[in-house]
Amino acid sequence: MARVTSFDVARRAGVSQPTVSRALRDLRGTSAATRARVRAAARELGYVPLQSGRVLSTRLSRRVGIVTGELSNPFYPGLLEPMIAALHQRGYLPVLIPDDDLDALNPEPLMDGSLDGVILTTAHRGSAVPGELARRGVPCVLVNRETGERNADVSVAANDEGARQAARFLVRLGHTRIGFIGGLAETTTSSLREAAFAGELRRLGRDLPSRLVAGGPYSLGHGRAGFARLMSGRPAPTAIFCANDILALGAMEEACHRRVAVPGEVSIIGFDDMPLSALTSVGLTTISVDLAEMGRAAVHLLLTRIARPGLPARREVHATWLTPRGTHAPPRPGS
Amino acid sequence: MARVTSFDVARRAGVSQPTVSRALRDLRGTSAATRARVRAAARELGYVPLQSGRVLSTRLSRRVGIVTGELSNPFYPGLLEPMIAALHQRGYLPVLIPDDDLDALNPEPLMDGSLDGVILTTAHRGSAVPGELARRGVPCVLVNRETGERNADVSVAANDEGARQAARFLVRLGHTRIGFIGGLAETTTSSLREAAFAGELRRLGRDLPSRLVAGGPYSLGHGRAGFARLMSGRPAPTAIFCANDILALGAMEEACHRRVAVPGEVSIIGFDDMPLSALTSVGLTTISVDLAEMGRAAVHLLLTRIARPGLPARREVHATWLTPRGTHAPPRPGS
DNA sequence: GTGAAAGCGCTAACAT
DNA sequence: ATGTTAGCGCTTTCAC
Repeated sequence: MARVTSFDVARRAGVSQPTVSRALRDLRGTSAATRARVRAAARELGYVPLQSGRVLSTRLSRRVGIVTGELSNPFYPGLLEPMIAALHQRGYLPVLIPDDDLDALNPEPLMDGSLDGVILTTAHRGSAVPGELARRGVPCVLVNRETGERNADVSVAANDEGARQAARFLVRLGHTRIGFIGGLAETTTSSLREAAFAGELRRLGRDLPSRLVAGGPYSLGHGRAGFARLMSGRPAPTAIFCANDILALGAMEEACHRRVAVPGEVSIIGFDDMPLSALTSVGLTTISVDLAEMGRAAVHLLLTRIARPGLPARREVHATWLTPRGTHAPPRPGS
Repeated sequence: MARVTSFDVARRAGVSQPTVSRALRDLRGTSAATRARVRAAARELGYVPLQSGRVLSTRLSRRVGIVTGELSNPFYPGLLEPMIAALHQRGYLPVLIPDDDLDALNPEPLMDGSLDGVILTTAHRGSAVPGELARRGVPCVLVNRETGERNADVSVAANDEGARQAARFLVRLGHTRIGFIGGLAETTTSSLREAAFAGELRRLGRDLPSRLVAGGPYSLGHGRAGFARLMSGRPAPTAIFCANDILALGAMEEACHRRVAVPGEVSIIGFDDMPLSALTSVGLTTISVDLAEMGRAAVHLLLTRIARPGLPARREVHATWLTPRGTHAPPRPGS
């Protein structure tokens, strides 16, 4: 069961081996007749070119690495699906490199020549990987989170404006005791959202005291814990803005667990509008971003960078808007 | 910015190129001293071995293909996450090959030597791919769905027993007009579940008339459509068993849309217990399978097959159980 | 323990 | 339009 090589096809078609290579790729400089004979021979033998041979010689793999958080966080499937579809459509296959934000990411697979480029979804302040990839000439795009440096291609949400929209919305509803549950402090999705949220509250004559701020890694569990902490202070907040939908979902879980009515006793607002949040049974009021667009933009940035490595770095910032669903209300009178 | 090769490292360390290869892989037959010198030189130069060179020579890529449905169907993240984690832990990276059940899957990337093995999550009756991979000696495992043939490694749920558990549960609750929303007819997850469900109902003195059976591809939309069709018949069913949780979620969406109370007017039961279904805001009563275990088992089957290709085919069937949550109730009196 | 030489299967450059 | 030759970077065999 030895592998069928282009030599086998060549022998069968009565041509030389490079002719097989040319014919199957439809390069000009092969007659229609030979092309047909080669194709026939290849089909008969079930010939499939070996990818490693091709990559070794061309340095092109048509694979793109996607460094991603755990898929059990439904944000990632929501972001990845459009990227995968866009890549697939352009003839690229995604290689998933798991990164849990805790263990250091092993960058070797990103630089071993097996990928034409890399999309990072889990960057944060101080990430060494983007710089290292740049130094080695591996095309790289940051999506959703960035490092703070301004020298990479990024596709991100308007984190500051989104957070301000949340602040204005809650204040307009009449809330005064407003809390915040953040994510990992090193991520731009958490720090930018928190800073802009606090700033806008201040501008509107409210404040965000530290006893009403919780945070931790982005997970259901930390959403629960944050909610528990915030709600056990006295007086408790009447509204909570969460740095993303996962945290908001965790907060809702904990609210349900503690029999705190949402939005009766406390309003909860998320950020991202991942697909799950729109289910009627979830119905999370949130700051929306077009995640599909953000993902596709990242793919597009990467593919153009692969094609023209010299281009200056580009930033795509995606607009946000408030999507009111079922988890907000004015504060209960007298609370 | 030419690439650093093992020759560069060799020159710097004052040894021959193969010695570099041996030293970095800690092969016996290299002195500790040389090993140290080589390692130092490699680090200084930032040497990373080129994967295509290595693969060409060893035919081992440490990549595994996962043919998967769209990640926007939350079942797939639930199944993939444990597989990805298990693979990563064993030093393998997953390459995702999207398959939407409609367009024919292009099998070339599965057979171009770039993958040590393949896990198929979207097989169905008549799938040509597993046979083709077998013929070419590419290790392959089916997970969740199978083809019907008995000659491949598979990791699946106890579809028949699970469906019987659902039937017994609904009958015990007192339901008599019971409906079924199936998935793609060609999939074992739909056909086996439907057959066992109908059989068990019959055994218990109920029947499953075709006007109470709907079906289509596995999607939220088809769950909604199925629910709409079933509930517009007169008299309407008081309980519906869905071939999986996505369909059940779709049914719940449509129920909400039509202001049909769940479980007040109609009970809804799913199958799979994907992580999402356990959220309190969803609270779907369902037939559970340990998806994480099913995924890990698939990885384990694949890795042992890669190690010992000669082994006879194995089947791992994962137990199911009923997980009562919030979407079931006895039929309303007089309905 | 280490070096020299060969070979994995492909594409690219150069002849003709 | 096609054949010949070389080379991509690694691992492996065989000498010594």
